[in-house]
Amino acid sequence: MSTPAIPTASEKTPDRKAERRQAIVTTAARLFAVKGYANCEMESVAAEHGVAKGTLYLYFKSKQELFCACVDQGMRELQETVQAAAEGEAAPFDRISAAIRAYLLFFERHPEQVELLIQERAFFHDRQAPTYFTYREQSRERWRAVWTGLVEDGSIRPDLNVDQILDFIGNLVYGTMFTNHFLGRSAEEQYEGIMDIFYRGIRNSQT
Amino acid sequence: MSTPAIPTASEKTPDRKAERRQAIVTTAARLFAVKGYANCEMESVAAEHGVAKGTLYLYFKSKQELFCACVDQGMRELQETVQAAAEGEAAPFDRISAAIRAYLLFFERHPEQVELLIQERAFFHDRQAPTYFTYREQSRERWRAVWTGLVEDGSIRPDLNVDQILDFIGNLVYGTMFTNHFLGRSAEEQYEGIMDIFYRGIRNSQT
Amino acid sequence: MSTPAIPTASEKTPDRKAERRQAIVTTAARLFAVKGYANCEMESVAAEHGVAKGTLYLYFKSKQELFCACVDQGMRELQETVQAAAEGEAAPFDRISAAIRAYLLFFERHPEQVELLIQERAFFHDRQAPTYFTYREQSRERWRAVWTGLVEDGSIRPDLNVDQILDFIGNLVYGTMFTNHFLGRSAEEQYEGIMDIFYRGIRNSQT
Amino acid sequence: MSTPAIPTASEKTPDRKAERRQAIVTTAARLFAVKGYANCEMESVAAEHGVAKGTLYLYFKSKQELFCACVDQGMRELQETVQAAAEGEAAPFDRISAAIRAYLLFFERHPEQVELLIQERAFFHDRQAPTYFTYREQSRERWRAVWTGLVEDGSIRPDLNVDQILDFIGNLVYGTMFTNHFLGRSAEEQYEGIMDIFYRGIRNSQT
DNA sequence: CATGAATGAGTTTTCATTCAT
DNA sequence: TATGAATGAAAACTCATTCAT
Repeated sequence: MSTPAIPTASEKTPDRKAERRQAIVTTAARLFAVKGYANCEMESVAAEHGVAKGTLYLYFKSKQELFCACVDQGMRELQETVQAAAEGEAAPFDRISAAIRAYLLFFERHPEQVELLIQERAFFHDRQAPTYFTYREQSRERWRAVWTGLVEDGSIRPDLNVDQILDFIGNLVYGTMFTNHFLGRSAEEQYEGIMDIFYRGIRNSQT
Repeated sequence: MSTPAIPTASEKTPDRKAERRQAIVTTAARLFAVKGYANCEMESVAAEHGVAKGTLYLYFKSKQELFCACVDQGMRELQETVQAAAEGEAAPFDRISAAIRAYLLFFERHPEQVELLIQERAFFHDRQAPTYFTYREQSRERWRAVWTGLVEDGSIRPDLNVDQILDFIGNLVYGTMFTNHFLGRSAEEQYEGIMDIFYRGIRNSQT
Repeated sequence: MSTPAIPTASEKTPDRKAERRQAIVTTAARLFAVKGYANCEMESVAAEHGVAKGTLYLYFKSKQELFCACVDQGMRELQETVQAAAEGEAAPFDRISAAIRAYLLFFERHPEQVELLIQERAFFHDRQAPTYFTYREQSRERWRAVWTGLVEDGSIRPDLNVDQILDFIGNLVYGTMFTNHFLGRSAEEQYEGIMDIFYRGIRNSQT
Repeated sequence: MSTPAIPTASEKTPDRKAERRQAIVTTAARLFAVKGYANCEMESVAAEHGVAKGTLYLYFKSKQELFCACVDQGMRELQETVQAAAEGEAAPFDRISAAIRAYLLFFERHPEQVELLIQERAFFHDRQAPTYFTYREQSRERWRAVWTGLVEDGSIRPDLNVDQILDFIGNLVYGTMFTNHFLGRSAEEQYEGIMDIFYRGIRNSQT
């Protein structure tokens, strides 16, 4: 993992290339989100990034590949952010809460990623599965263990199964994320209320 | 409401026109959903409908207008479907459950409408508010009364407020609808589990 | 030439038809002039005239034929107007002056005819000779006799020939007519000055 | 005026671009004149010039802009040609005669420019003033001084004013130019006769 | 590596004309 | 005769991609 103090020629080049790619992706993601995939010309990405159009093709085979790199990078960052937040907590419920909070905050801070998810589906639904759901699937497996533990130690209603819970919370945060984006709602404000209902339901159990 | 046996010229024409429009919208909605707005040429809509390209322009000023008519019709049908389902029940909780079930089933039976919502956002986000949220807002107001009743009669946890609940359930079904669509999940199967957690939460209250 | 008091069926119809044609031409001429041939749709002519699009095709085989009828009618009216003015005068020079004045005034009162001449050339120059020049040629022959008389009676410089004069005056009024139209000049004001130079030249013969 | 042996990058590019534009304009002017603006597709201009359609749009924003460039270039060349001819003469009357001759010869050698003037008016009369009259106005001011001199030194009939003369000659050459073009008349042949009548009138002053 | 001029396939929209009623 | 719904050819313009420099 550690970079040699004096990078050899063979290493330096790919590093540079990766950095350049990275930088282009950041520029492109913003532009794709703002203008939409169709209205965002390679020309404008190049101009915004301060390079020539042809240069983009040195780093990405096509417009679609550039776009996919944007979505991919976004999902990778989402995952890292959520993961990091969860790792800051020890207790299972706290990890879960932290993860959900981080998820909602991530999209609030990166609204372009919400748009990118929509654009991806709109333009490439006949060609590929939504990247989001690929990541969601991976994530699901990691969290399954946590929930299984909570079920086993009796923290969760015994009549619920883990898949049901994973689906529920997955759909809930997914829908909340979109709504927050479209309606300009703040994640921080909603977060507590959401978790409260998720944990305890809406019904008055006293009755 | 009854049509005269011999319709006058002034009535017959608009009727025909409206029917034709309607029929074109149905064809177009399916094609827009399958091919995506960008890849769905007016030519192909016309061909699919068995008319000439120019004919479409007798009924819709532009491709965008045709598309918007598709989204609008879908949202109108959604609303009617959900409304009808709710009206079949008397008890508040039953009305709510029926509405949610009808909502999820509607999109399962009309997967093209899910795609249309995505396409609309992807292509026209700088030009208009998502039609879905316009309808959601209207719907929200109708349901507020129901929930307020439930809060007042003590059926709902007294520490929850109606807006919080409306947001929660709105986001939940929105997210569930998309997930079902993308992952091919069946609404009927999920529905019970979702309502259960929504009403009672996930935590074991025995503890 | 006289119309029977009770027109027979065979005569009435063509008359009506001719009247209708006439009326359509008047409407069309104005619209062609204002919007230009290309931007003036048959639809708009029909609407402006208060008939259906298809009706126009009962009177004119095509858009081009309708247009040509407009130009033709205009040129015919020009000729009649000029002729009538000339016939009101007895002396040759007076006839000439009156004709020229009538010509310039005709186009001032019928600016649409100026536009029509331009449109005709612009759209149909590869298909036909300008109608204006057809009429000009006819007219030329009629006026040749007048000028020949003036040459023979010594009213005209003996070193000039009739063709030279006919060309000169023809070009002069043609150019003046266009300029008046484009620059909004009034024919009445210019007329005297033009004739003066035409008759006497610009040079000071005293010197 | 001399080009550096080794042109710098900053100079070379705009030069090339200007040259290319120039060349395209020449090709386009001819085609617009022959086929007419409406019937002259960008495709055919490109083909005729040996480039692809898209290339034209690198140099001109639209078909209209290309067309206007053609008219503009023509009028600029006309002005230069006439100016140059006038500058070759010293005496005022000779300058005037030379200018008029050059004007008529220019359009005889560039018949496409006559067509372009017509096309411009036919297609863009609601959008812009005819370019010809813009140039005519400029020219008029330059010639006013010459005519004023002639009036003051008594070469011109004292009862004429300069504007009247400028209008007359302007209209005369304008009309003559069109007639020559439409009827295939030769400028060289007509020129002497025109000037003769312009200077001395048609009437026999002996009488 | 970087550039940016050149390419040309592809799509929306218009509108003259037809023809069944 | 009159209508106006239907047709489909035609053309401007865009922009992803290539490649010579």
